[in-house]
Amino acid sequence: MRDGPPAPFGGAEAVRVLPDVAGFERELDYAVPETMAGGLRAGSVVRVPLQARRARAWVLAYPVRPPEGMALRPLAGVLGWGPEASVLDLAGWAGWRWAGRRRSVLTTATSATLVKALPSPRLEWRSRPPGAASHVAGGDGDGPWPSVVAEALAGTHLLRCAPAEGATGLVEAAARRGPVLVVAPSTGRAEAGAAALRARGIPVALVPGDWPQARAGSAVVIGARAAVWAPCPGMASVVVLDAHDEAHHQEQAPTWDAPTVAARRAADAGVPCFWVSACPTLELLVAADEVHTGGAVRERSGWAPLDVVDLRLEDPRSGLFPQALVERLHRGGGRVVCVLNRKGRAQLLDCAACREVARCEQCSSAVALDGDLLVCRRCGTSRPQVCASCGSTALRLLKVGISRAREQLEALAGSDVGEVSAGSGPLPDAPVLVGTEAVLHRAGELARGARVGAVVFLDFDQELLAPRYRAGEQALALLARASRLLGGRGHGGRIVVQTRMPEHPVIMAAASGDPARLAAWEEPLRRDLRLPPFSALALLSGPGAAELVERLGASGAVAAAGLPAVGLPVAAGQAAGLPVAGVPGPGLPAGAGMVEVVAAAPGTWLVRAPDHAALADALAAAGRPAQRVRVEVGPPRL
DNA sequence: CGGACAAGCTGA
DNA sequence: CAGCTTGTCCGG
Repeated sequence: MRDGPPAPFGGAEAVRVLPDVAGFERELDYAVPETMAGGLRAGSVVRVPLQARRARAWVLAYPVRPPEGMALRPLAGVLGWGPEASVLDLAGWAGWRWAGRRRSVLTTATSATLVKALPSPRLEWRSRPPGAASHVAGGDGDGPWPSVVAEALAGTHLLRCAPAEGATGLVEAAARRGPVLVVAPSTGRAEAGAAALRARGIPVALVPGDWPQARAGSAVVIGARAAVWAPCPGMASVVVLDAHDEAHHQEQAPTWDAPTVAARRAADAGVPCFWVSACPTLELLVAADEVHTGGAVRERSGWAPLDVVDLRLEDPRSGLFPQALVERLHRGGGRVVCVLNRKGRAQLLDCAACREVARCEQCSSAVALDGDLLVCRRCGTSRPQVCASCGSTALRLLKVGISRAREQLEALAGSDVGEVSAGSGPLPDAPVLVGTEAVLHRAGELARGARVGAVVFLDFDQELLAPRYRAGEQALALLARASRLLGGRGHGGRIVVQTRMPEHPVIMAAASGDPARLAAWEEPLRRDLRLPPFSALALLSGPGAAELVERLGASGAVAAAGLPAVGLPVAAGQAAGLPVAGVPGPGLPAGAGMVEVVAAAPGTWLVRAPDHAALADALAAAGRPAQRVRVEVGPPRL
């Protein structure tokens, strides 16, 4: 990093570090022995003496002016390469934005294994002659995206692609601008993306495995959401694939999401960020600087044709298996994949040893698993995960919904029906498959088997009516996923949606291949209810949550009380009648930019601010209580 | 976090 | 009061 030999600060060089010690957030300075000065730069991973022990630490700055009159202890060693200097700043920003610890983000940004030396950079590749086998994986070509990407200025660009459209050509165009960081929604998609790019001859570092290559320099750095923190020297653009996908949200606090981090990282670097999505959420649409569409005809062709089965018109006795479904099962034309979401249904457990159903000891209703406790949904009593009748600790989840559906489908179809779980077991080789939406996550395996002719959502209302404010967007994302599995229009496959709400905007949007129809419907609702993107939310829970709520109140006068928990579908009914406090956001006139705290459930509070800056400032000003508290900024499921 | 050190408890 | 536990403080 350092070129010349100017010995700053009169020869005595110091380094500022952040020790990787839980519960310790202070920056410390150390003296640098001459033998260690060579490999030291901002981001380096070092060992430092800390009281009587040694700890791993990140170099935040080097060299720094040593504090006056303080005898610095010397570094214990230089361990290897760490994040880029720009990512250190990004981690600091993320700590503020998601009210979490910088350390946790820096861990994500650092290779899991020590990196002592780097390979050579791999930035160049031989362009294929135009037209000659350039679309190895693209199929119908790359459309308008390469030119949009090539010409884009700095800023956040939302590229509304069709669901079945590949992104390889788009990423290749981005790579021609210079090194590109690509964030995929899953490791599977990252691996597939890496393979497709390598097939075009482009050097790719697939992180976390190729972290040293990424740190050294690569035309493309690609990985799942954590890749948004990966090194990418000379980064000229950032691409987030399926930016709407919930998998881009980190579940542990700080609950950062890759699209937001990517946009910030690109802005810091002064380069464009591309959010690629077939069904952008309202939050993405509002946050983007520019929205590009690939043309209505092209976009529509990527959505598979949709057959709506209006369950209101079917024989009520046939339930989720109406005559139309029976006909579909007998029609042939490829495998049929049935999706039945069990979410929201009563969970049932039985004992693996004696087969007794786990019930509440107080009221004898069925209990559900919450963490490692059995909790009664009716009376709230909880007990350890032990069978009440035989004492065994091995309890099993009863897959009532799917198992029964499988039996019924088998009877109706007169053929083999395979059950697919989220687990890693082999995909059953049956003409009809049934499972939760996890089936759609196994698109790669499905593609390798016989052609899929139809994806049937047995109970789509379960998705549409889910008690979450993002339910509609998530339901549309499922239809987009199904469209991708089927290869869009013109591949013969169809989506079947069984519903009692055939006019729902989600269904209209997917049927017309125009996701904007859903956004247009959602926007006024969100605005009226002051839900994101028209506010910023954080969920506080854990033993220290109550104290944090008090501290939020103490950081500014309580200006209003009795604010209603308008329309927030948190643990239905529990919001009403619970204490509510309004606190003016720091730097905002009282009343205008209120930070409100609403009790959402026993022991859980919802904080709402006009925007994320006000929310983050309020949480930062409140500080941390002594006891543990979980702060979930922008909770993905609410 | 984890060690150092101090204050508090116990038993003879 | 030695020997041990429990609590608080602090790190360059």
